[in-house]
Amino acid sequence: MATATTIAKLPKHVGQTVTLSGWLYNSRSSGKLAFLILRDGTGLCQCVLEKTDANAELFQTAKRLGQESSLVVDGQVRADERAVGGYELIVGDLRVVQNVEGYPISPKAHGTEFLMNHRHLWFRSKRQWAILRVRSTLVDAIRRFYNDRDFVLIDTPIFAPSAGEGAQTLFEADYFGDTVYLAQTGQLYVEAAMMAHRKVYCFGPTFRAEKSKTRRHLTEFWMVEPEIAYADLDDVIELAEDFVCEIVQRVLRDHRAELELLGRDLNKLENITKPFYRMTYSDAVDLLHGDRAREKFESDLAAAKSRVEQLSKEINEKEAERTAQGTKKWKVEKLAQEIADAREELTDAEELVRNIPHHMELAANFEWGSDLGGSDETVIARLHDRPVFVTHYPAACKAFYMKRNLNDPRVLDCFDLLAPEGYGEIIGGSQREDDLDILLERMKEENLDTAPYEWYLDLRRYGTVPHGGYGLGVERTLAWICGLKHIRETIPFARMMGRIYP
RNA sequence: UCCCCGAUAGCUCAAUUGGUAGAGCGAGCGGCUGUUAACCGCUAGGUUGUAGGUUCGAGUCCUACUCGGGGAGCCA
Repeated sequence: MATATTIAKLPKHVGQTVTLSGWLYNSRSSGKLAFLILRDGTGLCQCVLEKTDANAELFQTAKRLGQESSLVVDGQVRADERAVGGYELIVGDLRVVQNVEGYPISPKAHGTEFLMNHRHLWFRSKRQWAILRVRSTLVDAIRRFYNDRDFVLIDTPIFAPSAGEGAQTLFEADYFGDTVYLAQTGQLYVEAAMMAHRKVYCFGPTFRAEKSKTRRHLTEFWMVEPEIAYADLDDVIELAEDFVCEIVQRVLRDHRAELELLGRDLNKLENITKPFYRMTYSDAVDLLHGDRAREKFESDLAAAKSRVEQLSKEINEKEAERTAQGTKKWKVEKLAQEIADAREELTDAEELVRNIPHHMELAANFEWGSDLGGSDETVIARLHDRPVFVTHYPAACKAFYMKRNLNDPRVLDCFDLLAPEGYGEIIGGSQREDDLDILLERMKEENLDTAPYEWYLDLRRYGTVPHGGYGLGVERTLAWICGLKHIRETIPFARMMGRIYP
């Protein structure tokens, strides 16, 4: 009697007869042998069917199964180096739940528009499967970090009567005739809860109507926001440092296989340990004006230029070989794919060559007082091999609730955490302004009507204490951990400017 | 809001200075006893994003629009 099991558990069943249920990922066959690659959600397994007099009909059925046909397979488990994952199933019997015709996503290359339009099917593919498994663990690691430290989970509302931060980027909704907004942060609410529970966090989706079409932006993304009472800026930064180390190490521990499948350089993640680098905003400005930044830009530019040259040469050579007389068909196809990959890389390199001089100019002419741009963050992060905390930004570039520094009133007790390798800002946080009068002054400067914030001001009236917290964007963090080029692959169904289907 | 790039078969792409729209994959059929995005042969598959314009002739040049990709600003 065959035992039902899953592909992940096959090593425990070598020599036994088991039943697997799943979907046909790919298949190959010859006159007497068929290889069915079965996908069951836990992994891939090669199922081998040999044609005999007794199973001629079954063999014929198996050969004609379309990609993603749903199947239940009985067979004997055998270790074999030639098979994906090292184990295979010698098929005894096979039941077809549905024979599929015309599955749109073939094992060959597709463009992003096509794949995003078929996102509901795309995430059956290996890479997407790996990413979403890592996401699941990342979310678990986040929850565990706070739960293990006695933080209380507070779910904050998604319908908000007023802006949490910048008012220009709110999605509006009709609420029985009133205009309300989709939350862009849970932070103000979490501050109220912090006064009741001391250490709290919220974790949920947030919405930003930013008209940004870039590889770093979603209109709906997940954010975790801890908030702690009786804490100053250093306490908050230390918490953030421990937090990032722990979630990265947890993913590294549980998902080496997935990260390797994604082509991630694991050394870079193993290097994510305490202490991270810290610099003030003013230090960052000096860095941008200095030789190190300029040299980094120059070496990046030189590298991009030589890459462009090298790729162009490579493409020409491969193109010549591809179109030459007598090149084998499979070789032609392989070359075509390599050429396509090289062209994509070439486009990126050419873009760098165009942009770097502009970025150099931005950095060299950067004026104290404005917020760091994407290219500024990139060069700062790329000059360091671990994440960098940039602290004490000028008041004008940050939110009204951040605490004014007592020694230098021009700046705030706040920080951003920049991820390495150019992944940009993954955390923004601060000590909060606990003085009612200064807070009111800040709101006046920002032209904020106090009426919708009366409840928030009450927190300063009744038992105010030094406190602080931060917000971490899950998708940007995941993109960094997985080494992904684009944030759209980090969330099951990406919501971005110009994309709402499926 | 602004700048750059793109749209050709179901998919990924070719098509020389403007001159008969092709290939691979996928699909269908046949072959092959260990394949690894298998391979080999045959078949079907097209109003070149939309609307105008230039021209003897437009996939190719021009204009507008639509959709998509990347970036700036803004941000996690």
